[in-house]
Amino acid sequence: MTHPRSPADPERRPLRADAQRNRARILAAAESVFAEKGPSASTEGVAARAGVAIGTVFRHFPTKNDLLTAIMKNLQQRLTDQADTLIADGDPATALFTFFTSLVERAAATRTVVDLLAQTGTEVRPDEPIQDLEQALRALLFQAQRADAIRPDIDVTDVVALATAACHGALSGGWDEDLRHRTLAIMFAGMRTTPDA
Amino acid sequence: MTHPRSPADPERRPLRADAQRNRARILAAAESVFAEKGPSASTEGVAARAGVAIGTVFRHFPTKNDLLTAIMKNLQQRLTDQADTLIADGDPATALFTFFTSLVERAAATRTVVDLLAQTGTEVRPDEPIQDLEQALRALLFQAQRADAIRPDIDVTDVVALATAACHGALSGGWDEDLRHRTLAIMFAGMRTTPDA
Amino acid sequence: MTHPRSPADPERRPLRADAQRNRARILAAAESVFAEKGPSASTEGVAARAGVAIGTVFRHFPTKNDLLTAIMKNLQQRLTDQADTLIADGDPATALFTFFTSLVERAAATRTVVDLLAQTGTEVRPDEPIQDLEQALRALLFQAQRADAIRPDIDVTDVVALATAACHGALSGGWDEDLRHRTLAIMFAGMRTTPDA
Amino acid sequence: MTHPRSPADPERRPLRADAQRNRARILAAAESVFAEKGPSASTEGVAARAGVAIGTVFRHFPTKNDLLTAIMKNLQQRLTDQADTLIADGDPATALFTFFTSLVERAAATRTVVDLLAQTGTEVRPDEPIQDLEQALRALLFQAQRADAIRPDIDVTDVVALATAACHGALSGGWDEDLRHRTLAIMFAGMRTTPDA
DNA sequence: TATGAATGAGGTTTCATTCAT
DNA sequence: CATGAATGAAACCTCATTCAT
Repeated sequence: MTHPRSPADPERRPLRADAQRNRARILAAAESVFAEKGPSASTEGVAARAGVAIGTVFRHFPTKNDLLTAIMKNLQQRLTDQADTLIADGDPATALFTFFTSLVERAAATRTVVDLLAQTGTEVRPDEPIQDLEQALRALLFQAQRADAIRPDIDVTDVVALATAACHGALSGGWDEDLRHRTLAIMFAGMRTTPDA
Repeated sequence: MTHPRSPADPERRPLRADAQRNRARILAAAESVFAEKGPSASTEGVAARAGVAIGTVFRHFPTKNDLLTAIMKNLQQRLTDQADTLIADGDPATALFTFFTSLVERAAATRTVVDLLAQTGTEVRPDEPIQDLEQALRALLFQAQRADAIRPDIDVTDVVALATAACHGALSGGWDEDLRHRTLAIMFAGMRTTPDA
Repeated sequence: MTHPRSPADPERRPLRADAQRNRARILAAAESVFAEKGPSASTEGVAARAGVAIGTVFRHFPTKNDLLTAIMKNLQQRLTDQADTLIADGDPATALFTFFTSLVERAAATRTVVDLLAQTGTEVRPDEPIQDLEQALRALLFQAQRADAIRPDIDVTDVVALATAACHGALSGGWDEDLRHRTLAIMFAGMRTTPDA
Repeated sequence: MTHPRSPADPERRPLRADAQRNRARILAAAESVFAEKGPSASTEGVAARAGVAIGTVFRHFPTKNDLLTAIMKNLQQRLTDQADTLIADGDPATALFTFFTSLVERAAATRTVVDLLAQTGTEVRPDEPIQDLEQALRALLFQAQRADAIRPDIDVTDVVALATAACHGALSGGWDEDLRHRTLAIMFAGMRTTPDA
């Protein structure tokens, strides 16, 4: 199908090899910096950790917001990849819980997951929406409901909401591993068809 | 000998009526400003909304952090008051859920509830700890467990964690009323002794 | 109203006893505060140490500058009194040195002496000039020169200059007692008619 | 081993030519501004006189204190250079007096000399100590004492103290050239081995 | 008169963004 | 393309001074 080039089509310019490398280093640096200090961390700090000059950051990401968005796109890719693997290979009944748990674990390490989830199906703060993750969750949920492991009246938006909440909580509350397990156990119990018994 | 109030006696000076009024206006303005724009909103903005000069804000709250802390103390008071009422008057079996729900509803309106919860039982960012809220939740939980409405293996910290998560989620995700109900329903189902039936 | 109040007529109003007392306390507090922290110390700090409200300070001294000037007038009075005593009672040959030394000792304790000296016979920073101190020094110098203890070609302005310098030095350099003695000894040696021998 | 300069190596980066130029302009502007208005003059004023934006000043000197320190380092360099020249080329018996005089002359123009001297052998206000100047004075003094021009019981600290005092005095008292000569003459007379004769 | 709350200009510092090298 | 210096709008906070109580 040859649809006309949509106006918001950022890619399409084969970056030089070193530029490509810089882009990746900046992205990685930004992810770790923002994970540590939150999104109000300075762009200079990102440049420093990436080992490039501040100008280079702004050449790749004209705005701080662009940088944040790119981090999320990047992370989202990794997450949906993981979801796809689970759909293909995992136990249908528990794949959703596995993915959900790993999402929250990651949030404990990376503040960005949270923002990513918060944007699914909502108006955005960073300039561009992101929806694929919801698709992945929908698939996992559907699978689990088919396997009769999760109550049929539960919706993807419910799952997204719970995941968002859990991620935020894990992050801001400084949950330790034990508390994370206990909290998710309660959520999962609430989602299951059968009582714990 | 009852010497006159020693000159260096910082606490407990009954503020003048107009100052009292201004303090309240500033607190209210700050609560709404921070609720809208998050804690990185400018103190100048708070002063503007309160209709006072910037110096007045800093006279009442020498540091931005002091202002944030004061907002939380203030909110906490209102919350524990509500909890006390529920403990005295509400249905033992459902009082916790009622309080929990109202907590999250409020979070949808005021970003600050979230920060408040996030601090229960944790090191603080704003300079002073806040723990009474946890006490209130503990009492409600105990009551509900006595009434056999909530699983006995659930702990206050679990409840705090879930509440924190739900508040954060409600806030960042822009949950509407319906989604809020559905999400909390799942959490409550996970906490109850009996399955939904 | 009878006569129009002449514009530059500061005194002439028999202060109420308590007002008088406050004025004195403020002056004392100001002297010690400015001695400790320099003239950029805050007026609030002065009020606090005096145990009065800030408004009271400004009622007595409409401007910070007025306060500084008043401190100096006050100090000057005490200094010239001391000089008068020395002229009457001291050894003519050494009275100047005694007074000079005590000036510098005081400077080591009170930053204000220095500013006071710096203004003798100069354009002022604090709004009003002060000249009596120079008179006192002139008398002591004259006496010493009559006693043939000090070289006749030395002038009051030289003495003022040396005293200013020594005070400033004693203050800023953090001279200890030993260094103060040694330094003044050199200055005095330079002023004497006979060599040390 | 000549590994490539590690990325995190703060000192010693040869500034770009234009930055170098700006740094110099800022330093010059700062020196003149602080000389005129004292160290409480505003950094904005410095930026204005240097013809740069405020941010540029803070890029070069992250703190006002850093700026003050830099001015002093800079001045100190010029002073010790002059002292070195005098040690090499001047008349041993009078080089100290020449240097001392020029110090005070400069103080009459630049308030900073005074602060610089005041720090020799003392705890500092600006963040880093400065001691080379004392070395220079020590050398000059030693030379003069060898030439039997200055009393042997005089110490560098005495000389520093006198110089500090004279500089402070020259500055604060608004000494004219004549008074400066007369005052220094007295100090020198006090230091010399032989009476004026 | 005394009090102390309010004012608001001004100071230092940070940081996203631009642009000369 | 990369670099990093320059920009300048805010942000936070201080303090002399005014004025209602």
